[in-house]
Amino acid sequence: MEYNFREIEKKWQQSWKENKTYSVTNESTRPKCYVLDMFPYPSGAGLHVGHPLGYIASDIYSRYKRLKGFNVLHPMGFDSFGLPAEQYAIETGQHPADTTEKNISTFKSQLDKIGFCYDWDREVRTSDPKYYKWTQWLFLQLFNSYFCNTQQKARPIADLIKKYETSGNKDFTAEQWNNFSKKEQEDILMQRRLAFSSFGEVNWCEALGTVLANDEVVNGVSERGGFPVVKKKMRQWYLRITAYADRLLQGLETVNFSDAMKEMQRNWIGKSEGAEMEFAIAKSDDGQPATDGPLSVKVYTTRPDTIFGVDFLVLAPEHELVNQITTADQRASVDEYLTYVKSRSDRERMAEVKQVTGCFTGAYAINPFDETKKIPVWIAEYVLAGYGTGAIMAVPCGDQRDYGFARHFNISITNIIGDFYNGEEANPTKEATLENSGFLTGLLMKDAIGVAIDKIEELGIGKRKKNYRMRDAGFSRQRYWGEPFPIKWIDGVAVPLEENELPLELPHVEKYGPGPEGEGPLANIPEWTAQHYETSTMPGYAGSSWYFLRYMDPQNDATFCDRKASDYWNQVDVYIGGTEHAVGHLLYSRMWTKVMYDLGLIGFDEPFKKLVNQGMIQGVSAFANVIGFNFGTNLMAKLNEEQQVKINKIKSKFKNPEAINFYISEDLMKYVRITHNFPTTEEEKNHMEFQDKIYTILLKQVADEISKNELEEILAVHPINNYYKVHVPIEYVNYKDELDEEKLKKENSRFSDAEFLTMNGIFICSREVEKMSKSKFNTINPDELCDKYGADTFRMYEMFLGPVEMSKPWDTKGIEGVHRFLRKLWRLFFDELKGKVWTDEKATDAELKVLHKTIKKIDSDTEQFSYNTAVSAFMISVNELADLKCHKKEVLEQLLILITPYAPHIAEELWDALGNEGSVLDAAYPAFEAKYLVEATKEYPVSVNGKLRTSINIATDAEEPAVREMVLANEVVQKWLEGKEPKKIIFVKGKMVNVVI
RNA sequence: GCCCAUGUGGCGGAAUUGGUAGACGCAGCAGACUCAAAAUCUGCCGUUCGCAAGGGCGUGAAGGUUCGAUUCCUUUCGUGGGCACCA
Repeated sequence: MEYNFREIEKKWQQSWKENKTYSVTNESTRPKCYVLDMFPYPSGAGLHVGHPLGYIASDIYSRYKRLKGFNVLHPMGFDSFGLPAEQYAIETGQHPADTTEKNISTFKSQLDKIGFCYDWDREVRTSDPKYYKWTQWLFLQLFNSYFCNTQQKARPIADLIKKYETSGNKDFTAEQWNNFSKKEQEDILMQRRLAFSSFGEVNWCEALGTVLANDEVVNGVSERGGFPVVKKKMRQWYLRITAYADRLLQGLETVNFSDAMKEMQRNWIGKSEGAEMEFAIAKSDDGQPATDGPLSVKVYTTRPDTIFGVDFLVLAPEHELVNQITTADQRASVDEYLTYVKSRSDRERMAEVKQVTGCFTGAYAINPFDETKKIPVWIAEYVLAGYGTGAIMAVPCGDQRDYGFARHFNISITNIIGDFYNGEEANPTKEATLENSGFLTGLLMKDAIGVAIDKIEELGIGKRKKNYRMRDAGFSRQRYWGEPFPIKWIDGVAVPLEENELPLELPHVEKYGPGPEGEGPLANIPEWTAQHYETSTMPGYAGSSWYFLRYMDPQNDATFCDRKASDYWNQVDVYIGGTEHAVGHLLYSRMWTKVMYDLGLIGFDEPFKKLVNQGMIQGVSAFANVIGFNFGTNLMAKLNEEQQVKINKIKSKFKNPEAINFYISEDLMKYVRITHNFPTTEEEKNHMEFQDKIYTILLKQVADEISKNELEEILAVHPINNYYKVHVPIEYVNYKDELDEEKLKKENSRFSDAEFLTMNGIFICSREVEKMSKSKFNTINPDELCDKYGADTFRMYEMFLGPVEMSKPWDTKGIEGVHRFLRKLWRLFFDELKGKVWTDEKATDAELKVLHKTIKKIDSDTEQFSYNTAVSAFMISVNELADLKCHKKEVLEQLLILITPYAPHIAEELWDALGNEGSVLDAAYPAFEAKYLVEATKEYPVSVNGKLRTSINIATDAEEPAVREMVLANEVVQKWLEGKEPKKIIFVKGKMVNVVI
């Protein structure tokens, strides 16, 4: 009877489904454990082997915890709203709901093949009205709340209204408030709501017809599609995540995330502490006041200790004061500079970081601590309008950017740090003692910071201030396929829908194009606009910010998640996913959780107790070389139009690697790349001869093309000018990097007319490890591997590749080893010819030792997510049991329980074959007993001067004097001693012996 | 530029955290079984000197601490990721 994994896996997957083996209840006396995978977006491309890595890890952990007696929640669902489905809808006209449905079912069938233990009854989809009803409801909770700065938490906006009605605030009295119009009141409240609407500069992407979040813009272009992005003022919804900046930082101390992950979040929040202070603007040089009244510039600085080193101020070009302070003399230059800045796209401003530009405004400011010092005020694009106050005080001796600016524009530099400043570059130290610094002179800089701020506050010219790099999160998309906002706009006021009006369902549309003025597609529906509904929809992270709660109580129509359920399941114990969500999703869901906690909706304020980041599985791409040509044309003036068209056609054909259908085998490339100008040796001569031959072949096709067009006289071809590589689908390349040309040409239209130049008939591809993706033609489909080797083999092999958190390249060859291991395990129970070989005999000490060694190792490795070493331990265990010819049920049965999380199908089958009732998942996890591992003696390694020379068998309870005697008596040790006395003998009990000579 | 990872055989990776470097697997080589193949089993498998016994070298590189360093410290190089005129 052989290991028929296909039958076994089908059978048990069926059985699990029918018996609802993975169904989880919210009532249990067992301790709870919540294991969650990051919400997948059901893309049309399906799974490749990189995707299930994290799912397998979480599945192993879930099954392990269940065996250990926990009530384990391990759900799966789909983040099914999103841009790609809509993009696809625009391209193909199919409704996103239909394509999403189709994608999800493909996705689910792929997952089921791998044998995951999800409770599918708890599946959620963000695009399901039953789900997004509660996303809308939670949005309204955010809308109806504000952040109370005194209590540092969210409170109902009604509390704030009551306060305004009875005591007003610093800007208005209660009476004034009560006399404000409805619109005026709402505008004021809007400034405090956690979900609020405002006009703001947003990243507008014409091509996508939508506004993008900061983290969706990469280098000035959209992350998806790479389309240009420009600033545009629009009405947008935002989440006031900045209010939670401090708590998001503090919360990091309480969660078990990797340091790298925490650091990324800290960077993103970008907290800095410093001071805001005013610099008065002086009258200008020519005696003319630059302005009519007293003006001042507010700057933000983290280094108020350097106040006496300020040599100039810089305002952002967009700063509102620029116009007022510019003197008549400088007006023209400033205007010119402003025009220049406007002409520069964000992209350019980012690309040319090193270039120093700026313009003097003509105005001077006065240093509040040294009124004799006139400080020129400049504008420069390196100061950003959106950060801090949009103005800085420049200290060239301490800040490299300021230093560069001062040098470039010949501004004199004040040194306040003595020898720490060498005159050639700025020194940003905080350890220097201040000089030339008035009341701060003699203080250590880091101590002076606090002193300076105190003084600034005392004089009333500024105040201590925290600053954050993080901005409020843009929360609307001018898109169709997302949650509609439960908001109506009436007379310019955002009016929330009542709870009983939810869900506000997404209407059906025929077209997905943008509406007028960059509005979303919903603006094209008369029935929608007639109701004055908001026309934008929520972004992808709306639904995914709280989904982990819905799994706890997925069917509930009365509330988003019953408090009893969320109190029971509480935080996610282990959250597994990639680092790509480090700052987006994780920060948003942490914020939502804190708001829900503040409002008393749930009982915890961090969603994820522990985070495990899975590494990427990379693909090994294959490439074919392509070479481009340079052309020279003569007599261009004499050419007629027809000839010019022909020439351009040929030029573009042989310059564009996509168009050249002529590929060169890797082993030929050295002849193309390396040229010996004066070949001397025989080898070099042969090389050049060979190069000539290749050139002849390469140039022939170009020459043919030229003569076909009768351009011989006109067009000259220069040899090779450019090397390109083109991806070749990896299924046509074998492990020796040889390409199956024939098959490729037959099956892939892109290569049907291709020509392959080879050395001796075999085309060799080059290889490179890169991200696994469809576009790189290097994906491996898990379905095929499951078909060929079985899900159990596939699961164990993915884990065997290396630590879960590490990225590593995929190599299909190695899977054989794991498959052999499972067959070897099978043979401990069944022989191909004899059938059943397991027995009820009593296990020997040696066999029990193997078992308990394995129990110990597997238990600790599984708990620590060290799955690669656990798989090794199983292999060692099975190897040893096979060597011992152990077929005893007493041992094997325990081993089966251990392996259940890793290879659930074979474990169930053999468990069943041994005559057990019920699922192996309900068995008791084996208990480790140390007594089986106790040894009487140990083979001690013996080193001389730290170098291993021999080993001696010594009783484990032997003490130093006895060991010393044995070691000195050893002949190998004696040989190294050469009759001398050892200086020292180091004995570490249970470890080793070292003799020092 | 700054921050965080990471570097070990032909390859993926182990090493109980300062104590026998290379477990386990892949690939490779040799052999057994077989008419043959597959499957399975046995042995070898970092490098170098040596017939062997045995020795030298070896965890990106160079130093240091230590009886002893893949592990700790300093400097440096490569790779990957994150952030970036952030005041």
